[in-house]
Formats: sequence, C-alpha cells, structure tokens
Amino acid sequence: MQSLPGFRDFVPKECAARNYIFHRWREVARRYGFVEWDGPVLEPTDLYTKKSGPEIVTQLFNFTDKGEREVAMRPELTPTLARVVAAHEREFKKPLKWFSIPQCFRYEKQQRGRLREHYQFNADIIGESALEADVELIALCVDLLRAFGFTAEDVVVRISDREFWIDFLRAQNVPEEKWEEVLQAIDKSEREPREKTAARLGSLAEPTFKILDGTGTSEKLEQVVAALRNRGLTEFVKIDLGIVRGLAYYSGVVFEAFDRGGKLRALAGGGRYDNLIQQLSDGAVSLPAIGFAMGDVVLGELIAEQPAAKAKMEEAIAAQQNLDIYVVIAKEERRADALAQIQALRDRGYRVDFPLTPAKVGKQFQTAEQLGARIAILFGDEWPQVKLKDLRTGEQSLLPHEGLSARFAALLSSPA
RNA sequence: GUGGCCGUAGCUCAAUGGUAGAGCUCCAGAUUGUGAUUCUGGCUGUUGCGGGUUCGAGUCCCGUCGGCCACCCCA
Repeated sequence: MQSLPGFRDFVPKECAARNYIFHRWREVARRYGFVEWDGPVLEPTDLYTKKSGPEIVTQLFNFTDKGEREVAMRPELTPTLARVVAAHEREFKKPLKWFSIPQCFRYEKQQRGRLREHYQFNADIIGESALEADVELIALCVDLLRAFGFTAEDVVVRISDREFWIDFLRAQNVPEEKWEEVLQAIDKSEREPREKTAARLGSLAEPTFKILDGTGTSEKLEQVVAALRNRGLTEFVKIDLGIVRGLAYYSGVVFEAFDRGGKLRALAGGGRYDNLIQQLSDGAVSLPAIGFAMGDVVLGELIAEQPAAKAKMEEAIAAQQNLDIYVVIAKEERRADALAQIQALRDRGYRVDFPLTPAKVGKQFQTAEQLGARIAILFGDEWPQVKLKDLRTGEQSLLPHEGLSARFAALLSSPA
C-alpha cells in the first residue's frame, strides 16, 4: 500500500523540516502583531462554488457525507475567513491581523511543487483600506522569506495593481464584461508566445505591450515602494504590472513572490480583495481586506536548493532534536539506579535517552553520538559514582550520583 | 482531464532478448567498559502490477497504476 497520489508521509526528517517552516512562519507573523486562528478542514461545497462558480468542483476533494451534505476539503482558507469574519465581525477591533497555517486540498494531477495537499501560511488584514495595510503585508511576506535565510539575491516580490489595469481598460473603452478576459491574457503573457497574447488582446495588444515592456508604474505602486524603502526592504521588491493573478476577486494591489532563478512556481501570492467579504456574506458585512498565502511545498524546495537556507534549517532542526544526555548502562545491575536518575533528569526538563535493552558500551556511545547528545553518563563499576563524559570534548570526570543537576546546568549552558 | 518521457534492493543506479548486480544505508561481528576511520559477514527484489510476443522478457508489444514534464488550472 502506498499513500494516495499527491499526499505525503512525513517521516521524522520531513516532519522536522515541516515544523521548522511552521515555526518560522509563526515567529515572524507574531513579530508583526498577527494572531493565529483556524477553521474547519471540511466545509460545505457551496462555500466554494459561491465564490468561484460551479467549475471549481472539478478541482475539489468533495463528496456527499452520511447526512447527505455536499462537502469539500478546503482548497483555500479565504472563504472560511470571510465567513468567520462576517459572523464575528463585531467582536473584534479593526483592523484584524490574522494568520493561519491550514492544510489545503485540491483534486488535481500532481506535479513538482504542486501536490494534492499542502500547508499554506495565510495572513490577512481586514478592515483597513489604507495603503499602509498593503505595505505591511508585503513587508511581512518579505520578512518571512528573510527568516528562512533568503536574500534579495534569492527571491523577489513582484508588485502590481489591478486598479491600474481597470483604469487602463476604462480609458480604452473596453466593455466591463471583457475585463476579466483581458486580465487573464496579461496574466498569461509572460508564459506564452507574444503572438498568442496579441491574438487574445486584439486591438489592445499594442498599448498593453507598451506598458508591459516599458517601466509601467503608478503613483500608488510608487507609494508602496517608497514605504518599503523606509523599512529597508526595497531590494526585495519590484514593480511589475505583468502580475495580475488568476482570481477574479482581487481589487487592488496584487503581488507574487518568486525565486530569482525563476525555476520554481510562485512562493507566495496575494492581494487586496475589498469586495469579497461582502459577496460571501450576502451583503451582511462589508470590510476591505488584503491577504496573501505562502505554501510549504515550493518554499521547501527552494530551501533545499539554497545552501545557506538549507544549512540554517538543518542547524535549527539539530538544535531542536539533539539530546542533552545519553545514559550509558555499562553494567546491567545498575539499570535500576540509572532509571531513577533518568526520571529525575527528565523531570527537570532535560532531554534524556538510554538503551531499552542491554547493549555493548561501544554501541551505546555510538548511539549517543548519533542522537546528538551533549553528555553521556555512564552507570557501572564506579557506583556509587557515575562517569560523566562531555561528548564534544571527550573530557571525562567521576562524580557521586547524588546531586548531579547543578553540574548539568553548567555543562549544558556552555556554548555549543 | 489531455499529451510526451520514465518505473530494477530502503536510497542512487548498472545489466546486447540469454543465470538480476554494485555503491550507500541498515543489522551483526573484529579478546574485558568509550564515539572516527578501516576490515569481515549478513538482510531485502514476485525488475510497479496484469496480460501478450518469444525456446527464453528487466529488455519488445498492450493495458493498468505510480512518478516527472508540458497543457488545463492556479486557491
């Protein structure tokens, strides 16, 4: 039996990598004053069709439950967020700064960087229409990437504005029902031959390419960049009007993060969606909002490919997993005494392990080494003394078994 | 969902249509209770699965499942 296509097993190594990513996400989000929330993994299918139309069902992990309800594994968190915010809107002071790390699902053929299941960091600012919110969120996105050890050499956040294009379409007298089609064409323009895009755009091709080829910008985007300059983050961002994003509900600033090498899929993406909460709450609540998401799969791939980021992760994982103490039981008749000491040390919060069954001393030291223990305590003929060995220096000393904790505090607090 | 390429040990990969192998990992040893290196020995395969062609298939053909890539879609 193997796992279902597009689903992952997390053996300890992968689980540690995943948790490292989660830890960094949480750390940086809290640094920015965001609070964590979550919602159900399973939602009524309607929640998604309402926002995206019936075609979305082909992309969903959906089924009929035993109560004849049409349900779907969440493909994203934003509809749930809109529902929750609409329901509890009056309970919170605005603006809301919320983040979450949901596992999301999609029924699609998998490829590299795109599975049927992934974890997706989401951050949203709700109830603030000022551009400062856009800047704060883009800064968060940059700082999340920095937290993994990436520099402006490794990643870039490309920032655009849908409002710019809407103004453009109005100026060109394009009927509103064609806007979405044009935006889609612009979104695809980078990935397909120019002739194909030109065919999609028709008479709009010339003015559109002029904007995309030139240093297209807007006053709003310049303000965003200026504000990021105050934070010292401009080298990570670039105004790029070719970014439109596929979703129809984006209403203002949109942005996407990529690896500079351009080998991977987008690391993160988001934008302003000022009308979505109103739409999803059937008009009950209207709040401006901006949010973005960063997935764990592509991010993990980039970390693995970037030596500095990889080293940083491995160091963090080692610090998290290493043992403080490995107890070597050299004489089985000391096992009971060793277990008493092990329990006492664990009660004090030390990470302690020992051989569950009799084993040769050499093997026990090897295990201690492999588990990353700082200190070995040997229980054997020296009793009632025990032998202490610092596994980094090889230094050994003999101590009475009583009252060892003070000694450990000193040993373990010394720099690695 | 469509098309192309691929599928051999836990991992990375060999094997002209003719007896399925190597390295790494893992496990066990190398005279009494100390981590590395080294040395010795050992384990694991219905060659993804099912059919077919052939005296004979890991190898050729068909199907299926899985993976990768490009579309589609992108939350």
